[in-house]
Order: sequence, then structure tokens, then C-alpha cells
Amino acid sequence: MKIGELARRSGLSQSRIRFYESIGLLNTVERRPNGYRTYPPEAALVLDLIATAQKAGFSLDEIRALLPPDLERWEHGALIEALRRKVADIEALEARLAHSKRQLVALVAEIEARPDDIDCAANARRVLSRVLGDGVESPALATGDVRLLGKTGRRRAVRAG
Amino acid sequence: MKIGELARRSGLSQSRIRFYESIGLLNTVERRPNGYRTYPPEAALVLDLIATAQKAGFSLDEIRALLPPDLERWEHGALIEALRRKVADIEALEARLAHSKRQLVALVAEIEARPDDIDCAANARRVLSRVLGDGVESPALATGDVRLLGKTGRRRAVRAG
DNA sequence: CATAACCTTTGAGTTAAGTTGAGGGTCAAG
DNA sequence: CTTGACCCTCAACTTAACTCAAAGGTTATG
Repeated sequence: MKIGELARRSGLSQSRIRFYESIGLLNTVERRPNGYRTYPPEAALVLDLIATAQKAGFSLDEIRALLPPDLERWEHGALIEALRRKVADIEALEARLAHSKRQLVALVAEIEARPDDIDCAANARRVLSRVLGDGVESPALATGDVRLLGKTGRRRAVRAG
Repeated sequence: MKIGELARRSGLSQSRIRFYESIGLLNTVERRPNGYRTYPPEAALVLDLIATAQKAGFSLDEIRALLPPDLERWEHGALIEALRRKVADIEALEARLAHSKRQLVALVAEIEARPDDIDCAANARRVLSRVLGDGVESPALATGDVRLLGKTGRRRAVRAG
């Protein structure tokens, strides 16, 4: 099968398939005399597998390290270990998310619970000091940088003059 | 205070502080006749606030949209709304993580539950077809691409020859 | 006056996972 | 022999949030 058909079958773009090959993720590819790539039917399976693993949170690097050259000869131990580690990673992230969520919910409550007898600025100071004093260690000591979300991607202004 | 001291106090690098200014996130900055930046004491507060918001999952773009020019004059409604939306985002991500985790745990179980009377290759086929057939929609329809983790950042091989 | 410790700008590099475009070859049909 | 649908490579671009290096100005101290 040529790349166009593989792309249709797998739902991935041709450029993405070529890209996977270029980083050594896809080795199931031969060339015809004219230079065209030719794939065996199981290539679609491999691509599905890659896409599935990605959705589970594996990076392409991790996937490459785990994908065997032969689909029926997995590195059993390493695979199981990687899966377990990924579960642990997810649990760590879940804990961080839960923490962030608690903070945010508490913050909303704090803002809305403004006593009627203080003004806006005073409330701002009150909330601000609570936010910065509480639940967050010194920013200097921050260890992990995980990008969690970011749907609303407003592009930032051009920087050069 | 000059930038070096602000950096020490806030725990952020000088380059990061200049970067924040360059993208319009930090407006509390004056210049001395010699060109040096000078910050008022509350600049440290603003930086702490930015770092805290980042840890809660806000992008710099989002933070910029919410940070008021005056620390005591917040855009009340927009702020509350953004906080609530972020909580909802976190909940969506939590749901996806829980789903991924269930899949992974089930996969580990599936692999380890290999009946003693089939060989490795057959087990591979069995597990493989279960993984790809089950719980995951067609990859072509995949909607969301969220990078979850990625601690083990092995750099990929150089591509150009 | 030299030296060190500050500060400045600008431009380029980093990571991940691709996409896009230019420029060109291949192949079947009309 | 041309048109259109394929395919090829290679380089550059994308996003976010920075970092780093180069080249140079400023200030305090010996």
C-alpha cells in the first residue's frame, strides 16, 4: 500500500506518517524502484497503536523505546514497567490537579465572601495576601513545570519593532 | 529596586522578568536616566502572583488578560468567570486522566493474565486486538490533544544527514 | 585607571509534535 | 503531449515560555 492509502486508513496525515519514519518510529516501510514508500497492511495497526499510546499520555520517544521491531515480540518486562510508571505519573498529575482545583475553588469562595462593610480595594488586599501566603511554597523552590491546559490561545503581540 | 534585586526577591531570573515585560505582562517598571529598570516594591508581589497563577494552570496570555494595571482594581466579573472556567478545565482533564488510567490498568491486567497455554505471540495478538478495538474511538476522530506528562525527555536523534 | 559587578539590547536557540510550501519526479488517462 | 493525481525531499514555520550569548554601557572600589 502507498502512503496515501495508509493515511486514509489510519486517519493520520501523510506528513505525520513521514515524520514518524524520520524520527525512527516507523520501520515497516520499503521503497519501490520509483522511490515511493510501500507499507505492509500491519503498518495501519502500528499507527493505530501509536495514536492510542499517545492518547494515553506517552510521548513519541517513550513509544519508540517500547515499540518492538516485530509486533509479536514485545519487550515484556519493559512494557509492563513503563505502563506502571505511566499510571504513577498520572496519579501524580491527578494529585496536583486536585490541589490546584481546591485552591481555585477556595479562591472563588474567598473573593465572593467579601464582607459587605469593606470596600473593593480592601477586599483585593485581603484576598491577595491570602492567595500568596497560603498553600504555595516559595516560587523560588518550584520544582515541576507541567503545562496543564491552554485552550484559549490568543496569540501574543509581535515583539520586534 | 533594580532588576537584580527583584530577581533575588522573587526567585525568577532576570531574563524571565525582562521577558514578561516584553510581552506586556509587567507594566510596573520605570527607567532611570542611565537606562536601568527600576521597580516599586509591589513588583515582587505581581511576580509572585504570576507564578502562582501559572502553577494553577493559567497561561501567560490568560494572566495578562486578567491582571489589572492597578493591583487593587480587579476586573471582578471576568476574574471569577476565568477561575470558574479553569476549574471546569481541570475537571475535564481529570476525567480524561481517569479514563487513561483505567485503560492502562486494564491493559496491565490483560497482559499479565495470559493463559498459561498460549504462547507469547498469541498473547501479543490477543492483547493487541483488545487494546485497539476497545475503549478508543477511531483515531481519525480524535478531538483533543493535551500533553499530559513527559518527564523522561530523551532527545531524539539528529535528523539531517 | 583597571577591574568587577552590575545593567542594557538583540537575536537566536530550546522542546514536542508536527504542518506547510517550494520545487520537482511518476504515472495513467484522454 | 498534456492534465491531474499521486509521490518525493528538504527547509522553514508553528506554540509557549523561556534561556543564553554577544557586545557593550555604568558604577563602585582599589
